[in-house]
Amino acid sequence: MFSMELNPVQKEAVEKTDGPIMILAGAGSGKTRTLVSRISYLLKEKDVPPYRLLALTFSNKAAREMRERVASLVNLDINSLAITTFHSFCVRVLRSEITYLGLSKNFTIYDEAESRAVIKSVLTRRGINLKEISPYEVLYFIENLKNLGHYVDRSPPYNYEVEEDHEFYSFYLEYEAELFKANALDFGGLICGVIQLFEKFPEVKKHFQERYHYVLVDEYQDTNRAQFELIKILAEKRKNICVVGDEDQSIYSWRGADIHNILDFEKVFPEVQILKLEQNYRSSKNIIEAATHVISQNTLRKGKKMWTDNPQGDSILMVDCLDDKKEASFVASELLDLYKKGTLLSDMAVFYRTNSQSRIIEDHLRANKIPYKIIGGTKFYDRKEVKDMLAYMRLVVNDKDSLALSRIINVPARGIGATSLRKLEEEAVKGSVSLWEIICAIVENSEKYSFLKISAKIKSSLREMATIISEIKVLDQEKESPVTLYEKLLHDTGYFDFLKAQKDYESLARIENLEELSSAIKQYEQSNPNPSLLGFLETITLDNSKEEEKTQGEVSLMTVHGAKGLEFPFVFLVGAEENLFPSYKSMEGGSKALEEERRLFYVAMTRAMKKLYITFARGRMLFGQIKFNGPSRFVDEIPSNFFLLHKVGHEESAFQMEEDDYFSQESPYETDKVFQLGKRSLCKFESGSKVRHSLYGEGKVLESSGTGDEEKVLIMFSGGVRKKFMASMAPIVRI
DNA sequence: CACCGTTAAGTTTTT
DNA sequence: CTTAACGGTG
Repeated sequence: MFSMELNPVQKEAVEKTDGPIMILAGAGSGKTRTLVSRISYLLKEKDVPPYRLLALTFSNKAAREMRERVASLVNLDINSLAITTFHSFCVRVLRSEITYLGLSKNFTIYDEAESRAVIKSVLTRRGINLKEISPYEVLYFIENLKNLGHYVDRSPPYNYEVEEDHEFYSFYLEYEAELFKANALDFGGLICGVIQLFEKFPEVKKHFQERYHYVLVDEYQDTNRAQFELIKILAEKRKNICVVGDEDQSIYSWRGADIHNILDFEKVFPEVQILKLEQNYRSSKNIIEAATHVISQNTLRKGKKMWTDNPQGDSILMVDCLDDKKEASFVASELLDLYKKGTLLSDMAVFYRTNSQSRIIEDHLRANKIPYKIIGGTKFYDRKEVKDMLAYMRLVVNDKDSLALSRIINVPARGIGATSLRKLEEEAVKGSVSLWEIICAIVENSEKYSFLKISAKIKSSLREMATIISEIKVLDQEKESPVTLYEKLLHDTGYFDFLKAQKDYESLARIENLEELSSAIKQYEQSNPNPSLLGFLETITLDNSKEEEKTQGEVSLMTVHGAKGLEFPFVFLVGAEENLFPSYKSMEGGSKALEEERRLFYVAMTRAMKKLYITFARGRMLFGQIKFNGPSRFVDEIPSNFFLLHKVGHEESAFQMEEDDYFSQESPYETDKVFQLGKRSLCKFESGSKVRHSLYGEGKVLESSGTGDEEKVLIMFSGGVRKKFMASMAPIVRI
């Protein structure tokens, strides 16, 4: 029954169950179907008990989808199946075993913002100005270590270099000590923690190695070194490891994903069988062939040759727009047109490189009354008021979490300002106890701490707060429902009244958000057999995706990153311009970064099933000024026989258009800026154009902004020298 | 200690 | 154009 819907290679991928196997699955090649079939094959045909299987994915979305599809194929309780994300798997391991590492089972998980806050406090404590050393850089350094699988005192040999004499390494050590004291782990620490557990305690390792007979990894191209180490250990004994990935879709290297995990898989598992799924079932020939041309410019590849039996299909429509507004209005009117011809709105999607591009598109969709939804970009749990309440909850669950406590110690205002907090923190450090413990000590025995010179008013504030938290801690231990605990916290701490007292519009919105948080907790309670505050907090840190509303009939808007794994009959890829896509940052990063941008472009193209639109704007409002970047280089990499060029907002080609003609047309815009623009001449040095400077010699324009006398250009000269000039003043000429 | 004005900088973001 | 973060003032 499995072979019926599978092609020969897919069938092989399903039935070669034993020994290491790497499946290189191109976009739209039926990857998920193959994986799901493989799992049900193992369960049904090979009689593998469900608990012997471990399938690891990256996103909760992918895990959910796979679980549902397996469940529909196999008549089994899916809860006994470990189809889960790397991080959730590690949390599960650690919740039962972490005492080996000296933490307790109620450990907190810090997200990136919290990690950054810890780093800031480490730096500040050392008297380092945050301008001298950016916390972001330190965070990046630490994350990198963790992406490699490093942990403090890991004993060699490990296959990476650690600069222990690096200035930042001492920050890392201190950061780790802080987290340890707070009984907390960050995202990377979850993975590294399990590696550490396995390496230091062979009996634990043995237990898990014997538990899982078959290990599967989805989206393998996005694994980092640490995750690879982890699966290597898990599969060491039986070597029944199956990884599925596509090196051409590796788009998270900036986050530690290591393409060498794919390129070097055979070195670690020499007996590996490599299968390539090259037939695409998703897109038209035109789209596949055009995308193939683009991706073939990359050098870091295993090399797959995608092909399809699908019809040739429509040409790609390349849309050359005068500016970003024209681009947005084109997209809106085309969507409307397609809709009128009977296309479902849910079959259409708009992709952009950066989130900031969504706004102008949204404006035009709203103006045309086109329903849309934005995928990703969830910032709900980033809101101040939500984070405050979460901090209260974290404190209840884990009172060692001094970061959470210091966040809310004066919210709402209790008269405990920075000075008092610093005193408390210093005292906590001195006695090497947590902030919470020192506060409890002061409340219980204030005479002993009279030398701290804490006013009676502050002491009574502390007492009041400590009492409330303690009460709720007891209720939590008595397994009171999370939503009850939340409501009690919200009101007893005075947070609700504090917001209520402010009558401004913003506070009203905040109260609404807190109500939404309450319903999120209720939702969690309903979908969990044993709900707890700890469980809720874990769920939202590891899975911040909002509940998918099942509303049909909306156009989807998302970043290209967000589009991975999805497909749509009609796709609009907007903003295909130099400096935007590829992003200006990637152009500094050399060919590696550029190749990743190309993969990203490739991912975007291969989402489209029937028709792909690629649009670019000649002028675009960026950072408050109009920039003129040329079309993306990736556009040039698509051979012209695959697309039709369509121009919007300017009748003739802007490439050769006379400057006067350019603005003599009836301008549909009312804004002053464009009017002013029209009075001056167009920029003379588009990005990409070659110039000669009387001093520096030949160079290439990287960036051009402003027009006429205001035109500024950034030029890269040979030898990598970059200079910025006023175009009208600098001795430069076009060549 | 809270508020306001100035300044600087500005990707992508599965967990 | 935005937003976040800092420094100064009341």
